[in-house]
Amino acid sequence: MENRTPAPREDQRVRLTKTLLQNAFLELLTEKPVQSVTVKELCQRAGVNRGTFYLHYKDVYDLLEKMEDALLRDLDELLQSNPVIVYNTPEEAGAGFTNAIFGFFEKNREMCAILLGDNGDKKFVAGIIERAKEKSVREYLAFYPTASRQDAEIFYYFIAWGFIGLLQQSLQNPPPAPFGTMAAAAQRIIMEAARFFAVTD
Amino acid sequence: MENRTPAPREDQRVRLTKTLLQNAFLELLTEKPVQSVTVKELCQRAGVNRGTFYLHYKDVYDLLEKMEDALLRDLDELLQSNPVIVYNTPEEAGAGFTNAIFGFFEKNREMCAILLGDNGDKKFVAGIIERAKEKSVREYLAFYPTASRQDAEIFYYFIAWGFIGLLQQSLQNPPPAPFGTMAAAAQRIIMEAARFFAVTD
DNA sequence: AAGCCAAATAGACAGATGTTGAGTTTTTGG
DNA sequence: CCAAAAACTCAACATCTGTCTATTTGGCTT
Repeated sequence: MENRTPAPREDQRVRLTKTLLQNAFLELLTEKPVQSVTVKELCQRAGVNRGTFYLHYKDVYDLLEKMEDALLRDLDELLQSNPVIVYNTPEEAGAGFTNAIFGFFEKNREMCAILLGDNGDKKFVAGIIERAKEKSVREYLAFYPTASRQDAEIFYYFIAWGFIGLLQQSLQNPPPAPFGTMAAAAQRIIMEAARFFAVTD
Repeated sequence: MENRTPAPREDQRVRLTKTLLQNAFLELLTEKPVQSVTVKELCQRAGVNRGTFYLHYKDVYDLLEKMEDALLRDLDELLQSNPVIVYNTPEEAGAGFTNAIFGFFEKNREMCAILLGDNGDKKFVAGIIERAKEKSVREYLAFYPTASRQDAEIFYYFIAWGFIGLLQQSLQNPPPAPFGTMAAAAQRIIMEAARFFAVTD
């Protein structure tokens, strides 16, 4: 996906070290919140020297951030290949997108459940929302040309946060309803809200 | 609100120490994320012995949690004295509630901006949402008796997160729109969505 | 006003952090 | 295939943490 000629490709040792650390980190995060994960135990579990950790990451939060960034990059691709159009008639509509997005989170469930859970990282949530913003607002304005940009943004934030909220709930144990039900509900709420938010303007 | 007879009232020194620490903490939180606030600098800034800190709090996160709890208790009172009814006709409606809630966050702006910001605490958000849940769902079901409880919950989560999202945006610098505008928008979205979410069931 | 007792201080401790420098192993490229 | 570069290990270090003890201060009670 990147430029492959000048991509020196990371040293094989580096890749191994990083994945060892990331796997150990994931394990630990399922057991305790980030703030009580210690570099020492992380390295012990990964079988990596403590000094090596600091060769790649500033601290535990830096590691977390780098893992989030990787996820967000994947999400970017998903956003580029799918129209975000959820503002549409129920039949066609953004059902495709909604499903794609729910699918993405289901595929990366382990990490996403952690990042979106109670001990999760709001910066990750904010990252998701900001990434989808421009495209969504533009599509909304195209669909409802009389709406103002400010209104479109306000509406977007409301919907985006609501969407994330449902996602988060559906990653919990136990979820209030199966994945599909939640996605469908989200889809419906968004479309109804969009229509009337724009119309009553 | 509690039993007032056996409330021994905290020692004056304790109260002083705690407010000193909390104020210093707030200062620090405007400068850096929680995870890089050190107990040492916190105590230096507060002019309190480091040992004294540990007399009252387990660590920095414990202090944060206690401050959140205080806020959530205030919020509880607000919830009890206002009907959450946002599912209603535009005129009467929960405009009162919406304004009350936006007002609450504006009054505690400093702390809330931190807790809801990017370096904020998702547990705080979850706390808010869980506290308002039962009452909201019950009111929703009363208003739309044909809806199922599951639907009501799904709808609630979507709306609650959307609401919080808007709140958070309006606490940012600069907010996308003035407080009043956001509150009104939230109000409108919720009512339209509620009506059609329930009806098309 | 005196005395009691809880709270604050000061200092010491082991353990974790983050940094550094010296030495060893592995990968890469000429 | 060998040498240079880069990654890893190991050990040492100053700093912060969280806990403890002995001591002083200051606020409640009677």
